[in-house]
Amino acid sequence: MTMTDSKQWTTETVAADLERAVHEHRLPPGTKLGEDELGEAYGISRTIVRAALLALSHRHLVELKRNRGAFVAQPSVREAREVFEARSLLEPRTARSAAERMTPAALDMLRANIAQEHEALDSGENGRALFLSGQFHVELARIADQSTIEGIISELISRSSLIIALYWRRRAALCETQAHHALLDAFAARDGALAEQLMKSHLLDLVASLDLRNVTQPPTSLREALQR
Amino acid sequence: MTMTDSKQWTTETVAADLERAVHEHRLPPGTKLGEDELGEAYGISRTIVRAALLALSHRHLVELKRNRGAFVAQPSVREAREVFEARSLLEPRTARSAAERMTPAALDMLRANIAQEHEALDSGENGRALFLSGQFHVELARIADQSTIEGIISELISRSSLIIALYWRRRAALCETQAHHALLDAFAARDGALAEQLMKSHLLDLVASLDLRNVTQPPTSLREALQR
DNA sequence: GTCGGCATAATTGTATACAAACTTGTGACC
DNA sequence: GGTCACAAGTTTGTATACAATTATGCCGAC
Repeated sequence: MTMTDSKQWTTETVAADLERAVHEHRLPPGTKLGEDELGEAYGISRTIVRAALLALSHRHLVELKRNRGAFVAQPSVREAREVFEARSLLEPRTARSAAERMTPAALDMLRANIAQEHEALDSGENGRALFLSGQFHVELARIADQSTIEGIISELISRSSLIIALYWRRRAALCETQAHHALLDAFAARDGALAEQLMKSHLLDLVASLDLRNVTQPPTSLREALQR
Repeated sequence: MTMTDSKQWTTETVAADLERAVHEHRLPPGTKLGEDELGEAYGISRTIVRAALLALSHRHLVELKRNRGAFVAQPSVREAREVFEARSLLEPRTARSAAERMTPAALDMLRANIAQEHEALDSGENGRALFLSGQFHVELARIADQSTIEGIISELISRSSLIIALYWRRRAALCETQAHHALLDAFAARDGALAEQLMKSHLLDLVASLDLRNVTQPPTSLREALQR
């Protein structure tokens, strides 16, 4: 995308565009997001770019360093654990609610999502597959009819994408769709208790597939990182 | 406070100042927050004010209406229910963790908080009491050593303050400190299970003390509100 | 040859100017 | 007398200019 489109970019659309790029791992953690650079890319002034970066920083997807600029966030091991702790408090119960409120239309949406994810994986679009996998979780909150929780989960999912970029161990891409398939069955059966349990396991599996030993920790300072 | 202080206001301090004013009910829901007005009050340009308002809008404390300006948010009954639903998923388990990690120093902080709240209530500073009551909950997440959850709860607490401003039913100011006292005992005993249960009840009591019937709903439009 | 200081360049922080949109008040026409 | 159209004024939206800060490259001193 050459970005020289005649599209009218707003703070929200720019922020959404950037968030998706981060979510799909097209913008890796640590990437510098220069204001002039982005402004020129989108064909807008720094004013809008700054507002979008501010929005992303509030979602913890971008880190603003004073007088230094904006960078795609690099969640610490600590933060990674905390994000999944929060998800484990919110998502299982939300999955239960979703199961109890499941409708045929919602079920179709979820099936379509999984199908799209398979497509993406088959054509090697790993970033897109990861994004769709996240959308599955957000969709559940929407089905549960909890827009506030949906907003929170949406942020946690995006942050999880950064965490995966940094700490993913094996590329067991299957486990994702497998877990979602199992959840789908529970939803089809409107089995809330099962859905809650499956989601709980799913999140534990996710954390287990990360390498969260404090060893390769964030280079807090170059001083620390280099002097052995 | 005449605001003509020589203090150097930044985006963050202005946002924090405004958030506290909202939290303490000095700025009621629906209040217009004009940019020029605020800029003059703090002695800064609209640039900083806009950034602060943007931050508050991301926390759902301020509603930005395009070409209309910023207003202190007026959570709907729907949103009120959702906020307490989210809190009920996060806070009980967080209270349990806090109890398990409780230290003498943390216990003293909580005791001091309750004491300050009593002071405020005695001197009729209801807004300050409400703020301190909220701080108690945020402090628990800090003690649980979950800064991510702390951030989420902090926002939910501030939104709860708006909800209370709109939907509070009876003046049972006591119930708050009573519940916090009970929690304190559980913390002193390091009884995680009890703390979790008490927090669950506390939140249910809070919701019960609200008038969330859809009757006196938000005047979606004046048209609706006036033609009987 | 290396270290330190200084100057230059680049980038972000803030204020302000101007454009666009909405609100409100006035007046003419029905 | 009421309604609609238009115009003035106010407020927000966006771009840009300038200031402040940081990064970088250069040069001289040791």
